[in-house]
Amino acid sequence: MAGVQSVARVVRALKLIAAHAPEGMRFTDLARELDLEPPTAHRLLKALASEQMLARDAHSRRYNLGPLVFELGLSSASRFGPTLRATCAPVRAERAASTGDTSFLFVRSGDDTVCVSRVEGTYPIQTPMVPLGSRQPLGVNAGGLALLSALPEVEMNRVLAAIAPRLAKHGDLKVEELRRYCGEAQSAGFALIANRAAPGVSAVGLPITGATTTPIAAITVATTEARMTDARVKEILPLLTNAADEIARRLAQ
Amino acid sequence: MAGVQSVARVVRALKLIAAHAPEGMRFTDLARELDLEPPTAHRLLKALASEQMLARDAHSRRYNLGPLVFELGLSSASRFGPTLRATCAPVRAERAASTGDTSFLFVRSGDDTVCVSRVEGTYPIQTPMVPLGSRQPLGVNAGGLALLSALPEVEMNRVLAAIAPRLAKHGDLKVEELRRYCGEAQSAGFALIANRAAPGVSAVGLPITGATTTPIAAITVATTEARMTDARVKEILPLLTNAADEIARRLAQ
DNA sequence: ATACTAATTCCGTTATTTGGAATAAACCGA
DNA sequence: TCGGTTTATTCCAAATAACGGAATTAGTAT
Repeated sequence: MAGVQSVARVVRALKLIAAHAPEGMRFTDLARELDLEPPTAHRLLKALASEQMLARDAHSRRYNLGPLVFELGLSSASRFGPTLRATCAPVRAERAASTGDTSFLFVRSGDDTVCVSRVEGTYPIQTPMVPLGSRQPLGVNAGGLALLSALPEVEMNRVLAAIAPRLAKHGDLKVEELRRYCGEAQSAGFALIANRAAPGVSAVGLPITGATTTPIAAITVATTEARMTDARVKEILPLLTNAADEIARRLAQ
Repeated sequence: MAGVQSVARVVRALKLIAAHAPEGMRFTDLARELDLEPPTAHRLLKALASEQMLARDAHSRRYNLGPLVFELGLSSASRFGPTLRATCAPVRAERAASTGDTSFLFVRSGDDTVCVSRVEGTYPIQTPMVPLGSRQPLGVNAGGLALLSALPEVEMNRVLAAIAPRLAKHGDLKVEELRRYCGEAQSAGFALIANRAAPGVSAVGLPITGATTTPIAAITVATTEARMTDARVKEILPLLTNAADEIARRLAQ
């Protein structure tokens, strides 16, 4: 083959750095993880940084994804964002129609979740607490909990610390309580939480991951706490798994 | 220098393809525009596609940005999305406080605009027509018009055709009328439109572009139609320009 | 069917990248 | 503030990954 080496390395570097966002990565660790000699890694990273594909913090000297990645992402979002929503919609619509549950799609934005799509159930109990575009700290809704628990340990802790002051406004959730929920979500493989900000509402959430190990979105189904029995969770989970797999599949090719 | 050539070429290719999203680019045009010999361009693009940085349409054989760009974009959005909002906020808050006007920040999603931020004015006339996260076809609000008129000609026409059927629901705007507004926006350098979906509301919008030529967002200030005099437009424009420049500056470094 | 353009592969040559070693800069504990 | 240590950066001869002219194949329009 040909033309390939550099491209493969660029992509590996970007994925690796993305997986460590936003605290970033030090040069030496990057070189080691990429399995490149320091000079080689250095030239590569410098070139990427000079093209704004990476940004290097002036003080910590850590590498992070750069503004160009963000811009290119917005360009491709015109294409994939609607796909993301469209792919989930049928699964979620079916659930909404058959059970009246409401389904949400979240993406992460800093230390928050943003609701990018909502499929309303017909059932009278709705959760107007999570309107489109609304932001909540990661962890207070099932989508945020799914995202949070799928993050690397250090990043999870950083987020927990960062959102701590805001948790009081969201059902007075305590950091330690949230950390415990994260642990439960990690071992269960899905996030289940009784929304403290919206009493009486409970939701199941699943993270959606693409080629990078970083979760990119989360899909959830919410219903009243009373109806969220173990049996119902077992009903909902396959649907979420399907949707998540379908998205991963579509993104992968 | 060293390690640079491939990286520079990768970045040029990605920017070029982003600028032609979503209709994509043919191989030969890409090779020509990148000023690369066909075999060289071919290997580069094939490598990028195999890494999911590009996607090639099976039928048209055109290259577009791939799913990995979208994913990496979402990772960096955690970082830059809040920056985008935060950077605009002061300018917009000032405007809201001093005049009561409401200010919006939009990004593009397919053929729609999505409102990602809103700074409410104190003035009683608000426009609840554009809630956070809401989607409207490109062109029906000032932000969408700014984005639409900043797109390449062919893409603008494609969007106009795509959204035509939906325009009836948005104040019965006609495609030809919208096309004319686009022309006016292009020659004026900013978008000014009396929102047809929200009668009595008028807004000024400016596209925000980064390193790529593709507009990535749009910032607007809305007020009542009666108050949107030429004098007021001249007052608002510098604020928008400032905000747009500030964002471009922050993204550029 | 035919001619044309676009896309892809081949392979000897060469320019780009490589990496060991040296250097410089930051960091840290006293 | 200062040595000692880790981390980051630069140099340059050697190696090899990428290059591109030419040939080939696929696709498309006439």
